[in-house]
Amino acid sequence: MGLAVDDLTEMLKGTLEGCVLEIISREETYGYAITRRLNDLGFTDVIDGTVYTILLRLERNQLVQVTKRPSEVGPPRKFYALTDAGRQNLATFWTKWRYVSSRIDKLKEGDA
Amino acid sequence: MGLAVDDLTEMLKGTLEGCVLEIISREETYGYAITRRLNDLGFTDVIDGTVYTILLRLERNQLVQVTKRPSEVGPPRKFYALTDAGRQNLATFWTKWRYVSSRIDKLKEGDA
DNA sequence: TACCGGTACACGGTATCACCGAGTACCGGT
DNA sequence: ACCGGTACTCGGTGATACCGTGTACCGGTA
Repeated sequence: MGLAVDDLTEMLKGTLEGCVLEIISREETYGYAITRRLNDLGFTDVIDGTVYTILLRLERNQLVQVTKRPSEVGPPRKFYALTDAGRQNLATFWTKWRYVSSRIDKLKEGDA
Repeated sequence: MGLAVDDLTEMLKGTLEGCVLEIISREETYGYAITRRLNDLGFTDVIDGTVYTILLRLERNQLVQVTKRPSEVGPPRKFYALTDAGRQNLATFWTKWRYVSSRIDKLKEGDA
């Protein structure tokens, strides 16, 4: 299960934001839940502060649209949904990911 | 061929150093050749200045051993070989890579 | 011999990113 | 009244790839 490799922070640079976009694309959701989702996915060390900085950046860059809604179990939540620019950005993220990961895998295989 | 997705720089953070280590592990080589190798692998925008900073960092962290040798076609070359610490570091790099890339792929697949 | 392009490395500064720490605030249960 | 869980904000840090410029070696050519 966990077994969690420690200190993935450098390797997550440039990809964590894309993961957050992907999560939002699936379903309108909010910061706290996104952090939990990432932790469940295996990124156990990703902390809420990191996710919120990403969300603020996404909002500033107009890749997401924000709707504040009250919660029954705590303070109000900010729900995020992708804008057209956000969907475009997510698409190019996956294109880049396919490109980079395939090249790295090829280097690992040795046949390159 | 290239088709090259532009501006992969953020996504390469945390992985480019590992790629350099892998290249060195295959064969004792030098900075200029490593840059060419990376370009051939598809990382067309990686420039020599970037590679040299990585090499200096590897040397400072004692992950590589350096041997200066004269060249017949230009100035002397600094040949790099992995130390034991370098081999160890490379192994954990690939472990991290397998871990991270599999989680991201799983997120993309949707079954997570 | 003077120049030029290819080879080869060094170094100061920049932007971006994930992370850290501390703070604010809402809510229910004991 | 307190405490733990929920939920978000913000200034600052460290690491990394990148950029620009500089230095220097070498062979070929006009």
